[in-house]
Amino acid sequence: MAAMRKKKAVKTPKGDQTRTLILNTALDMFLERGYEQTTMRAIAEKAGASLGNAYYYFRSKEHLIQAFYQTTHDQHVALALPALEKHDDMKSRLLTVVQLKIETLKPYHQFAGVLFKTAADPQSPLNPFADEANPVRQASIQLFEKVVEGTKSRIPKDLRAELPYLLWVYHMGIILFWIHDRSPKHRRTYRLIDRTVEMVDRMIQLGSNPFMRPLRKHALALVDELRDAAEDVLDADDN
Amino acid sequence: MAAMRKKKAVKTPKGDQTRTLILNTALDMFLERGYEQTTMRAIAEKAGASLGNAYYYFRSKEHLIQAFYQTTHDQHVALALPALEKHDDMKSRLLTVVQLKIETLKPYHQFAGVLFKTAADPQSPLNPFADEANPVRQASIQLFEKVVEGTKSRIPKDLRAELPYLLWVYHMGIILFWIHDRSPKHRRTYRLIDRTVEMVDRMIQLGSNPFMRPLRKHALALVDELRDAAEDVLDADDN
DNA sequence: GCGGTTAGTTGAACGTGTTCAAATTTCGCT
DNA sequence: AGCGAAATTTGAACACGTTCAACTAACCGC
Repeated sequence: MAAMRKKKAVKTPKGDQTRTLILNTALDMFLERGYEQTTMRAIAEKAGASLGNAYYYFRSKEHLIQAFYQTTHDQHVALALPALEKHDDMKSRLLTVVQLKIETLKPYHQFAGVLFKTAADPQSPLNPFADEANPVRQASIQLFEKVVEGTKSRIPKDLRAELPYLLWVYHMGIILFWIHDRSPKHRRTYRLIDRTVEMVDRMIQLGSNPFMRPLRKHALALVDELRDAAEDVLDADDN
Repeated sequence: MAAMRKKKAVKTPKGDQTRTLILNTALDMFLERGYEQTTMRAIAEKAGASLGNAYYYFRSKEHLIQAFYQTTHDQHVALALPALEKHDDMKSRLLTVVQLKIETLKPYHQFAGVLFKTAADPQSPLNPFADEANPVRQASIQLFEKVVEGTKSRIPKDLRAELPYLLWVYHMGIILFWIHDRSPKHRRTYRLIDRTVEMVDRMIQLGSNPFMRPLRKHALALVDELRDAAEDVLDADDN
């Protein structure tokens, strides 16, 4: 409910059709020529619409990227959910989900740099860190909730609560690496995933030890604070 | 030597003067009106040069930012070096340097977002992570070498060698937080610095323990790999 | 079906970063 | 001083993202 926000309200079947057409055309062209090389004029023309019409549905060229997030996220979920059923331990569940994410993004590697650039801009409405209400982000974190839920190992409540967010941030880090990774078949990224998933798993075990309670509390408080700070950014415009 | 690279070679006193004038004018205007609001035309006009002339000295508007890095870095060093003389333990040395960095950047908080945005773009020539040869980055890491050098505590060689780079990355993280931080007087950032410096210090102690050797080796190898991957990005254009 | 309101569509115009061929100035040398 | 080459300077032109006032089509209540 609260998840849907600024999404341009389409009020007419015809309008919906136009919107979809423009969007698909744009994504096709991004894939084919890259983001920078694809002009709004070209998108409009190929979609059989006018330039202004494209801007009626998408506030800016960047906003088209939001739709891209959504599309690839849906694909990712479609692959990940069935795959998760085969695993019940944290390590292999996390490994599965992260590997499949990269798998999903693979075709877009060439212009992924742009995505990250806009995502990292604190001012951008697309920054997934800054926008708590961003539906794609919420859905994305939900997937990691599922990863955690299906785990049998004993994890303290406080850590368990924060874990989906932490794993989501971790997977964003992997994506960042992948964007930079020029190795053949992204081997480096896969190796990194293997290693770091292992480490993450161990750290969760370690952090679940009763011994670690004070340190864990401390660290989780810090994480909370970081999260708050990131999310305050957009509020500044609401005054 | 190898540190100076693409820097536009100025071959004439007159040229040098023009270059400096344009640069200073640009930085002034960035401070006054922000980066986006300052147009190349406005810079050129105020500097008494032509538009094309500005582009003769600076390949793009973004390249003017490189000069900004340089300027603030110089200021930072000027503050940090004397201050470091008063401390000989890791914790207070690191605290000093990082606090002073934020101090130095303070006047530019309003448009710092732009800086980070361009810095985070893997394609950008300004990405400090991707460009090993970037003189500003080298100088910046050197400062953290000094932080480590002046420490009396015993740190294993392998860790000591990697530490300046790690601390530099840590301080980039702090800057990232600060950019997002809208709290009055950046209190949140200073609190974060207090806490994390403490943690970093403890982790260095922990990691220096002979017990930790295997884990440390493992982690350092990972760091090395991450670093390599980041720096390979620019090479791809050299073919 | 009609009139009015809302949704959708158009393309010209604007501002901006960037490029470039041509003009001008400075330099190094005799 | 004078000359050719190199460095610097110019501003018009281009391409692109974005805006907007005007126009047209669809919808809704009667």
